[in-house]
Amino acid sequence: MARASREQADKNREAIEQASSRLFRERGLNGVSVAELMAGAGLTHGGFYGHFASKDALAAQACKRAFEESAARWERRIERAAGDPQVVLTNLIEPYLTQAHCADPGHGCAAAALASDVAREPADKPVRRAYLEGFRSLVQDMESTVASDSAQTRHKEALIRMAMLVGAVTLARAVQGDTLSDNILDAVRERLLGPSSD
Amino acid sequence: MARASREQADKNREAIEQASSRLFRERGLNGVSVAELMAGAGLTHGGFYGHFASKDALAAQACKRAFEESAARWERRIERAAGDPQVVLTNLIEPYLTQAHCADPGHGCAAAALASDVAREPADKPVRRAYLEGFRSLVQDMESTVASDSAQTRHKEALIRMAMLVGAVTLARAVQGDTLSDNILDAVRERLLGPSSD
DNA sequence: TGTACATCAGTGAACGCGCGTTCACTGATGTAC
DNA sequence: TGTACATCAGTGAACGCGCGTTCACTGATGTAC
Repeated sequence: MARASREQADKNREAIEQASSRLFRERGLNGVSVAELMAGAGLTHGGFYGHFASKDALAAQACKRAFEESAARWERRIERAAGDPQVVLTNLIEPYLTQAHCADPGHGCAAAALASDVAREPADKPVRRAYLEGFRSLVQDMESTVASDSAQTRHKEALIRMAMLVGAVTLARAVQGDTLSDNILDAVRERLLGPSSD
Repeated sequence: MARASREQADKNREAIEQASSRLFRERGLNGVSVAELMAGAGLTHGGFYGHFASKDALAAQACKRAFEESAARWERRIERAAGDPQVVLTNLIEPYLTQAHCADPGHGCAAAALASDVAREPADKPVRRAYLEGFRSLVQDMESTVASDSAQTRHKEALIRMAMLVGAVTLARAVQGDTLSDNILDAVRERLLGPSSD
């Protein structure tokens, strides 16, 4: 299997980014090797540097994609709420604060999955900028869950909600398997949405 | 420098655990090598297995220590508040939600620093149990910031506050260097403590 | 208290292994005529 | 449309390196007499 067509090469690059966006979220930026990332796209490791300048460069691209995927999902849920901030909030938070989300970081919120890894990267690594920009757009989406005329109030409240969600999922994952994990998700959901009937 | 005295060996083990508790929080469980952990205690790597069965075993011990250190600091602050839940809350949260805390994870909250790493460890690794137990005692300390007669209310509120704190610091670290980082800390502090005068 | 020697904490070389990255090579793709 | 050949996407061996762990060795410590 030698040279692939230009079209196939584009699909391969696409596949590498997609697999990486999942694998980095699952195992961390330093928890997956280049060979594994390439295998995730059905390729061998040697071709990697034909697509990306370095693993760091791919990390940035994969981080960007992970946030785009998270944001797209949120925006679909926002649209479905037809402008009612309370319904938007429910649509965003109900699926977020679940064991299903905790158990599948590879397809979950990029802000929660990558925060610690990104925090440990030096300030000049490209993945940090990707995280910052991706996080900003999630915050912007979250602002639409806040019923207030003040942009500053919406922004501050959105940051608080992001902190609660990311903190809850991060902690719930760390104690997964114990009932404390469910307690955290339940307590935060109740705080954000009020007592639930189920 | 050959054989050390029994007393010195105990001090060395102590030093390895202390250095590890700091280095693991700073760089993650997989971000520091055994050689670096030993160097952090002023030793060479070869003697490691005289003290610990494996790097995993040390990780559990270092995690336990990191939580003990965090809990001891909290308990000093709780004592200083002389039983007033609002003062306890202020004493715990003011220093927590600062850039100084974000910039020095090695001496900061174990729950925030280790959550993501622990979440990625298999369920049977000893560090997971250490995290769970350490986190439980921080939650118990946090319960003393809640003014309520109901133990369940205190527990739930404590979990919510832990999620907010851990989420805020985790996110603030990931976007450190941008004003968003300060905004997150400020917004969560204001939510927990009310508008501040400074 | 002093001597003889066994113990064992710490050293540093070495183990097999996997990492990120490079490179000579392969052969289908794409192009010039 | 068909042929000749240059291009280049992907392969897999190899690079130097650092990892967790093992082990023969060193020599001060600790003990038996």
